[in-house]
Amino acid sequence: MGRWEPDARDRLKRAAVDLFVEQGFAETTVPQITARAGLTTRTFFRHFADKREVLFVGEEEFPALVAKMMADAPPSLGPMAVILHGLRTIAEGVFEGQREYMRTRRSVIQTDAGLRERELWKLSALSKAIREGFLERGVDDLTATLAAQAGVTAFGVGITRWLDQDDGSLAEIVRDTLDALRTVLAEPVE
Amino acid sequence: MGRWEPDARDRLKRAAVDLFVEQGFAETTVPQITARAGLTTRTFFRHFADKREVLFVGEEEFPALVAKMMADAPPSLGPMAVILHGLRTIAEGVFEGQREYMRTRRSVIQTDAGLRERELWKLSALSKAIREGFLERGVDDLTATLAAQAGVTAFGVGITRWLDQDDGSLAEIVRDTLDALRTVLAEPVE
DNA sequence: GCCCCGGATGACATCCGGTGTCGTCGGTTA
DNA sequence: TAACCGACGACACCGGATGTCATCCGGGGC
Repeated sequence: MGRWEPDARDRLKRAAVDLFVEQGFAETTVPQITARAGLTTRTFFRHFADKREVLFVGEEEFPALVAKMMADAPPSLGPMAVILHGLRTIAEGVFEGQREYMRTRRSVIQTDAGLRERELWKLSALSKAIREGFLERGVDDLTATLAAQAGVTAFGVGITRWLDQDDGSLAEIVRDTLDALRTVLAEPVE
Repeated sequence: MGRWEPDARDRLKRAAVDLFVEQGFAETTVPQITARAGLTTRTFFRHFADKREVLFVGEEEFPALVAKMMADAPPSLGPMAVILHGLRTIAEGVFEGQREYMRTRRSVIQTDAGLRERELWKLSALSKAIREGFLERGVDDLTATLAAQAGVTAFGVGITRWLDQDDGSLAEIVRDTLDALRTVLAEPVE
């Protein structure tokens, strides 16, 4: 599709992740990445908004995916059931089979504060999408916000647990984590 | 205490916030801030780790504050009661009387993605501190993590609600928000 | 089969955030 | 009074990020 080698975006991502693993995120410069990929610095920023985004490609589709799931869910379903359904779809459709890559990715992210900030931002974007899905379904604002936050918490904590062990599917673990959250909150305050 | 004008840090903060409000965060350069404060660029970065941090001064003490609260709480208290106690202390001790400043601060933060990332990071640091407080108390890891997350969610959503209205104390609103979260999660999944 | 257009990249300049380093000077303390 | 320390200035420098224009290929229209 061009006069250059194909898959520029993918080459950039691979080169970047490799270098991050080899020598660290902060110690890797964009020129180093582009040199390995056979491209120029300017081209890197045409594909990724910034140096961090290269570790989050693919995730930009989550919000839209969740929005669709929620719009398609039967109106009779309660908030948490809707969330569980949406998150299970993402878990099974996107993360299944990616456990090893997700582990190396996490090991890189945990070495850099800026990357952890970006990860929180992505989870927040997911929460925002879920909240808006609820508003579309006529759920009141506070319930929508809190249900979305709870779901994302279960998802985030679930991913951590999933990466820390070798068995169990992400979908199951997320569901289990959500149950644990219910139990914790069910305990009387005083 | 020196041959220069006093309160360099505070002058920098004031100059920065003023400029952010006047012309926006991204459009304000560090040299502009230091020029208004009568200092040099290098000095700005001696007081703040980066340009964003100027909007988060004071919050670095929250984790330590919560840790102390949790260590001092009676061992008989349940997780959510402990959290509620700690958050109420922060709410009353730090935020009371700051509603107007917090509103302008929020209006600046919401104009910049990087600032919102940093805000999430601060909440995450608070969550981390609460979690560690629970671990010290002998709570199991999962419960500690989830209770901390739930508390921070209530705190974050509570601050939003507090800023969106004119009456009610932050402590009350946080407590109310946590109750709402319990109610949402109490609903059966199917 | 030719031509032109559009998309993707290169090349270059530039800005700004952030850091390392050293010099300077006043206040503090012995 | 002399030595020290802490806060700031001055300067150089790196790397991330962006604007702009040139370039070149492939495809579609004719």
